[in-house]
Amino acid sequence: MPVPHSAPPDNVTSPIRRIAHLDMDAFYASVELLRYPQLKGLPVVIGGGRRHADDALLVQHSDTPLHKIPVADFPLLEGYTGRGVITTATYAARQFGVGSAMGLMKAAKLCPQAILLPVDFAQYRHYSQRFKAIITDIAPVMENRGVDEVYIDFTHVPGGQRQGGRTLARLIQKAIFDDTGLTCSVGVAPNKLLAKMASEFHKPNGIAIVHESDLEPMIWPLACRKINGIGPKADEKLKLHGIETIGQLAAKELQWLMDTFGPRTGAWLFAAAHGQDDRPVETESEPVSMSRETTFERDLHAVRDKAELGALFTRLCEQVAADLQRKGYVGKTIGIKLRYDDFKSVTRDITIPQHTADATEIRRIAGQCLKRAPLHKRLRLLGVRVGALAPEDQADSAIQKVAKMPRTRELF
DNA sequence: TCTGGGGTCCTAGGACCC
DNA sequence: TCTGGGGTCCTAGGACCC
Repeated sequence: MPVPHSAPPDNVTSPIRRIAHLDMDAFYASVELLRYPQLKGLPVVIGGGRRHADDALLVQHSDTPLHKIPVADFPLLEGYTGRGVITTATYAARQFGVGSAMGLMKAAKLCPQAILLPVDFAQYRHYSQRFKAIITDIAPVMENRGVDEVYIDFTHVPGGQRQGGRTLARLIQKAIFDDTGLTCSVGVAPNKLLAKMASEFHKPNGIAIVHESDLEPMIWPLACRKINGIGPKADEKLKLHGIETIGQLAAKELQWLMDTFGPRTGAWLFAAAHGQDDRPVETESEPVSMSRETTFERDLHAVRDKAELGALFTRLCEQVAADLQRKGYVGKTIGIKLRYDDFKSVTRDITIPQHTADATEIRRIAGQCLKRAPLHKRLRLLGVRVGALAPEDQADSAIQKVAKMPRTRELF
């Protein structure tokens, strides 16, 4: 007997889900080039510079019309002595083997003539807001994925279905370029997972369209690592089982994946390998935690550097408190993070009965956390975190909480 | 010459409750 | 005394992402 099912009536053409992933091309470097066009084509490194390199730049930022600074006046990595890492490197710098997440000291060895710029988040945020505003003017359903990436739901946007989304992607690219001078790459696919992979296909300033039928020829040959969510650890484990490509992953049985990687991860891996992902594009999200952390210029000892450490600790608490207050949140889980000289980290946290955004209270609880952490090794990093956030005006006071609590829970 | 800072989500054990 | 089966919350660590 045929099983009745509810397919949409033929006269209604339900639009095909079209999700775009838009990725700004070399965002930080491109923004810096807007300000320093004379750096075009040169090896430039942007990173957490400190000490003399920053001092030199500070003068330039404040006193001189920036575009008039001769290239020779930019600080070079040569002789760099700080602890920062590279956030972005231009293509010219990458040719020397320099890349993001690399320590600046190492980069200075590889390419001492590279120009060092400090990260300027205020500037990146400004351009970030600008390109996102341009997108939402055209396609309102947009999800933030950090400063330089977004997902956009094309499905119900007028023209969003044309050429699989290419027409709209082009329109958005042009609008962003006309306004900011920045380029981006876009992937359009039936879901976020595939769109994210597609946006990498034709970088920079490219567009890639992926349809369901493209899974086998376009996605399966890719390395598993290209799946957003498979990092170095998972990749290593997959390789251990001889799985290098997404196609090889797709050839595995669901049950085997669940037995090998756990039920949740296994099921997710299976779906991902088959190009399946039904996560919606989320336009709103509430923060879960806010934190501040700092790596010291030299490792500090809990006893010998007590005063310095104490002052830093208080400052971090004040910064987190200020962040919370500025954004209108309160939290009730206060935590600390320590990183030792051997790079091992520990965390400690305490949940308090009432939400807070008060620096003194955060400092008091964080101090209790610190007492529970091992302090015999030297420290390289200290962090303070406030989690279990609630909007300031919705936070339960202790009294409201009692009132809302059911008097008895009669389950039997 | 080691390796930033700001996040999210998941897991796993234990406490505690019904 | 031992034996259950949920459920939620808390804590610690870790993977991963931008």
